[in-house]
Amino acid sequence: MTVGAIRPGGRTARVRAAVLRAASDALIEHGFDRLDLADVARRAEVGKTTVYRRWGTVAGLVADLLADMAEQSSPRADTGSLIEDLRANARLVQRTLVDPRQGALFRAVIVAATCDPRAAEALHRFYAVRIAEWAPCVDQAVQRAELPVGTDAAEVIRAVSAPLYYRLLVSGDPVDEAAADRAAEGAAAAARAGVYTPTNGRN
Amino acid sequence: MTVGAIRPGGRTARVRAAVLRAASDALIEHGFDRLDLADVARRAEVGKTTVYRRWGTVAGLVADLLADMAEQSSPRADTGSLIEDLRANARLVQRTLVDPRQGALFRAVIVAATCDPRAAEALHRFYAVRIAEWAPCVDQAVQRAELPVGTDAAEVIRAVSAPLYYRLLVSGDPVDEAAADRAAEGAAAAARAGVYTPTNGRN
DNA sequence: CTGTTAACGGAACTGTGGTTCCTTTAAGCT
DNA sequence: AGCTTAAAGGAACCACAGTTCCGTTAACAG
Repeated sequence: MTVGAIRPGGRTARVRAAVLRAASDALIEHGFDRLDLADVARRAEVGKTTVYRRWGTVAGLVADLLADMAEQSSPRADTGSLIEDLRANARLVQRTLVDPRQGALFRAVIVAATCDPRAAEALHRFYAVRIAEWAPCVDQAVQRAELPVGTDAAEVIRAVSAPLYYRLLVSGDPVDEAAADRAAEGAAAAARAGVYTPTNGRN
Repeated sequence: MTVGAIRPGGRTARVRAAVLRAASDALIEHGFDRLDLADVARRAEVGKTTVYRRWGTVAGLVADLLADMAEQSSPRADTGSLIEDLRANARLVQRTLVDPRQGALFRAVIVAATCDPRAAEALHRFYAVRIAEWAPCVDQAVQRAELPVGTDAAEVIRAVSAPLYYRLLVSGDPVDEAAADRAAEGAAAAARAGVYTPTNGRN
């Protein structure tokens, strides 16, 4: 066999899948801090040496988990109305964040990103993908003349999510459906006012 | 002396001050995760037993640090114009978050809040205080008829900060002055459109 | 099918974050 | 000023996350 060849087949892939699965379970249960790689190995029914060798640290493991999560995409809405599309997005984010499993997982990976550059890189890529997925809603609204030409689609999508993440991570206010709807309406109102066009600034 | 009396005077207060100072230095240098209470004790020139006894865990120490931080208030702007006031707030937040020391400290305490209920409680109280400090800007704008009657002042202030924290913690986009101005303008536009009044909902 | 070796796994080892125990210092009452 | 004891400090101790070592399994080339 060629020296130095990589062997991604069968066993290796199986181990990776089992470990990532176990890692997300453990993250959900204990959170990023109290995470023990030996515990992950036990859950995955894998030698702990393997986990330490392939991922090294908790942050490295989370980075890989995020790369994996970025691959599964969630379909965006297309209702023909900006506010409806944004509301759908806001409610999707809201439901994700309050879901016991998913919410805990997102909190954990965001924490990981603040601790490790690789995890941060993976997180930013993950959100770049998600934002790009929903941006067409905004572009279509521009085409329908609901929004001014030149509106930065990504910025509008970010504006929808921001208040929900702020509540989750910073202020501790409830992340409920009313908050989601307000986030969507706020982003839509600001976009209509031309806040997200390159040529804004004076009011 | 009365049995069970607390002694907050002299030495105890001096130790607390030294430890909190050392803790923020250490948080800024290493971040929440790689924080070692023995290291904090060394910096504070205090026995590590003392730190473990009084604060117990990293999260407990951060919670106390936050309680301390909540006491020093930052004065709000009062320019006579909503957008100017909100812009001042946004730029203050922006400058705080990009400041190497303060930014690192805020990231660290937010992380601590996701790991420990006491730290979370302290963080939420901290932001409640900050938001309440700036809410009068919005109330005044309502009185000047810049905004609809019934506008939720706290919600407007939150809407200003949210995009900045989202960038810092989640998307990784730059937290620059342009982002701050857009955050302020977005919040103002949404508020004018009546998004933050109890009787919103239809568009 | 066989041989090579990348990748996995178990067990023993180690370093350090955290605890315990006991002594010393000084806050605060009379 | 003197006495009591809350609170700080030092040092030995402990547990366990993370590492090292080496033997075992199985991916893949021929």
